[in-house]
Amino acid sequence: MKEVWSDRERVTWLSFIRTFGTVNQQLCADMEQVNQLPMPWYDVLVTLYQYAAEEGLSMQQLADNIMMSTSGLTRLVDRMIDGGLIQRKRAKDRRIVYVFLTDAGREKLEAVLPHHQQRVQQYFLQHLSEEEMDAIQDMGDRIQQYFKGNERDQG
Amino acid sequence: MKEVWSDRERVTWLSFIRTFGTVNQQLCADMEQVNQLPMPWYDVLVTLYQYAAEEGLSMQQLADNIMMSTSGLTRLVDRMIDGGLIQRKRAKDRRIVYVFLTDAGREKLEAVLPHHQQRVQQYFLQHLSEEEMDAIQDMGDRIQQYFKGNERDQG
DNA sequence: ATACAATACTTGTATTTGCAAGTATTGTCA
DNA sequence: TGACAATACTTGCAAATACAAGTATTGTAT
Repeated sequence: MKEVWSDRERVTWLSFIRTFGTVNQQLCADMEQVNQLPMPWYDVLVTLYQYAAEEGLSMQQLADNIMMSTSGLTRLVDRMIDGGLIQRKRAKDRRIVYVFLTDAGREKLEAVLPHHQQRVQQYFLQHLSEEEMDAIQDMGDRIQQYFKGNERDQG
Repeated sequence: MKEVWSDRERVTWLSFIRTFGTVNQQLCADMEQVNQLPMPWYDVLVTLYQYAAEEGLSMQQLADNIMMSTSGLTRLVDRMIDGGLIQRKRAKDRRIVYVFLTDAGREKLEAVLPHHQQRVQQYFLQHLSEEEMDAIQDMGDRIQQYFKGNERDQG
């Protein structure tokens, strides 16, 4: 089989996706079982919380943040409104819909956040030195920078 | 909001999941658009290829490898058999079903692999030094080790 | 000012996936 | 040996998601 990778590259990539997959799967299971909250709901809650001071986020901004299609997000937002956690509000530009947390949504997030952070520590952060954490940030920045630079090429 | 994380921890985690998400999303899109192959199909093909010399992999082993439920895998395998890429074969223990590549499956993988590896380099590996690659492996090993040690506690 | 393009979101539809229950086979213990 | 548990997989069903098309609103160019 013709390989374009070195051994080092192959193992690095496998380690990266395997680590993410394992940690993420466990976190999703915990979020569902312990907090009765699907991970995409949590993603919406934390993302909206960051913009709580302002008017909220548009569907498009929110979709970008949580890496979901806008159509998928429409239904997710529907369900979360039914659950009383968020609300819609049309902007002056009436094409745009802003989404923001309700009090119940904020409370739910506050109830869930410490436990989730603790799990992330347990499954991931605990195993890293401070230097390694900084290194992950550096690598992430470089890669995000690369995608930022290329995004006009394909959408 | 009561936080259990330090700033360093928060940023590290965000960087990690964001990096994975961005890279993975782009790889999935490429795999689909350029190679006409859904990423889960690719996952099955590469995983089975590693065990080509042997009798194949059982549904359970394959599901563990690609991090999918066995029921989800049953349908995925159905579709891939329809596509002519893999085959089923009952083991002596007739509860077990082994899955293995057909010639067409191997050819498809060979056709797709170089391009995929090139993309992974472009989106991810290219941005890392050799030291950083080794560091990712180390971290991954430690975390996998942690989960290995705890898997008897919860399944 | 009006036509047409662009933007932001929603809806129709199909696909993928997982959970729970079901089936078939093998292991175990009296 | 026979009953019951355990294992490995499949199926019924429901939920989540994405793509393409549709709707409403705003921007733009003549």
